[in-house]
Amino acid sequence: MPVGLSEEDLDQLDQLVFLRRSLRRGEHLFRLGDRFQSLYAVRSGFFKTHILMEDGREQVTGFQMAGELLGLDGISTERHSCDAVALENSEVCVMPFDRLEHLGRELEALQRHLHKVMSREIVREHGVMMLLGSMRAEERLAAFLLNLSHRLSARGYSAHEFILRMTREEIGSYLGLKLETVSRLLSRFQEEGLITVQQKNVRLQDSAGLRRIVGNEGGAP
Amino acid sequence: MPVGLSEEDLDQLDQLVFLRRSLRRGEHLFRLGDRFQSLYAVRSGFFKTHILMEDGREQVTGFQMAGELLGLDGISTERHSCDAVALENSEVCVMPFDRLEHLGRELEALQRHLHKVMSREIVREHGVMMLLGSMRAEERLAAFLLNLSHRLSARGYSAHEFILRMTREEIGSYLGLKLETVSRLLSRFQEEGLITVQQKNVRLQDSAGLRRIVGNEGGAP
DNA sequence: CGCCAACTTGATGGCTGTCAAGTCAGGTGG
DNA sequence: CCACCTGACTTGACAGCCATCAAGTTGGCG
Repeated sequence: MPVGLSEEDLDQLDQLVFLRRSLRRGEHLFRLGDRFQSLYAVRSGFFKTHILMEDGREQVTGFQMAGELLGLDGISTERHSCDAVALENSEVCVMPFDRLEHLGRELEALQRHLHKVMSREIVREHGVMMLLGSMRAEERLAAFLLNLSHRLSARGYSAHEFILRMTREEIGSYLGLKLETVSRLLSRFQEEGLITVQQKNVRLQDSAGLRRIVGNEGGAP
Repeated sequence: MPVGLSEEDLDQLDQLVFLRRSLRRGEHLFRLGDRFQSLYAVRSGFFKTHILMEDGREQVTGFQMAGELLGLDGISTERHSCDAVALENSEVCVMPFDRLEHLGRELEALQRHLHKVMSREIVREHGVMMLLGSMRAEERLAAFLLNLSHRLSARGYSAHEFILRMTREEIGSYLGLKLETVSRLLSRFQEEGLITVQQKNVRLQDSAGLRRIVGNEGGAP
């Protein structure tokens, strides 16, 4: 997974990440307030992270698929500040963080990799802020579909046909929209020939059209 | 600044962060695409970071004051992914990142501190996502004012009276609102006796009232 | 087979954006 | 020192996007 490591380094890594954990659909990997001990690398499956307000409102902060990391939120206070839930049966690598830090002091490449991963998460969240703060509903959804497509194809899956592991409500929460709006927009995208959607199955028919939606809306005439 | 370091450690740190840089109001600390080399600790003054879409729309991603860090976005690709601008005459510590990493390999406390700072930024952004995705306009502004108040008082300034270093438009961009909405809400908060506002000067008259606004709006009866 | 959660679709309303006009404050130059 | 000028702000009127409320419909699972 991390690049730039020698054979010997990798041996040490293997030894580090031996522990695995399987989760059933709906199961929590960690909860708000749980003591932070490990980062988790998704090996298979699909997760969401979310936070809750006292009054019950929920904000999904991310969806994580194979190869992505969970738990970075916990480092700062040594307690997790959000919930992580498996959206399907999944498996993760459990990577005890004190051991990661310890090893990072010896392996420059590992240290650097960890820093880059954390920074990438910060940059990703900047993108979400742009999405939530400056885009209209249809732009948000188009950007979301394109992002899923991109990440799936980077993992060897089809870029044009995939399954939405999350509900309309979870998509809506992530995008700052209500589930009805998500549903309506998916229907409209289909009417316009941009996608085909049937329940959780989505097929991007015209990704260029979706990209046009994302860039072309607050803009100059 | 970092806690948990010995005297000797601090000597090494002093040696590391010797370089300072002054910026005039309006000046860029770095721009999108600039090669990443250093993190910056704000010593005095006030900054904003923001990203731009091709069509010109802007999203402010954060405001940084004394003691806060800038530049974490650049680690992942070794290029900055946003712009940082001084909102008043300011001074920063320039901390070359390769030296930070190098020293982090020797000083466990420094390494840990860096990790916590990055994690804290991730958690902060989760909060902003909640703000943008799930809160109504008046909740966002109330939360924003309370957050400023909190951070200023942590730095020894008054928690109840302060100056907004940014324009209404920048506040709006950060909160996903238009400047007119920000202006209207500030006026309304004043009518309701929650704050006093005169141009850039704000006085929180009833922080409890503001807190009530933040928590009590989508909620159950 | 039946139930229930997830989803779709329609009707309506309100929050916030948009457009517009005016006010205010601070800086600049005569 | 004052008048002007400009950017920042305020306030009003109106509109549109998306939320809300309300029925249905579908599909999966026990």
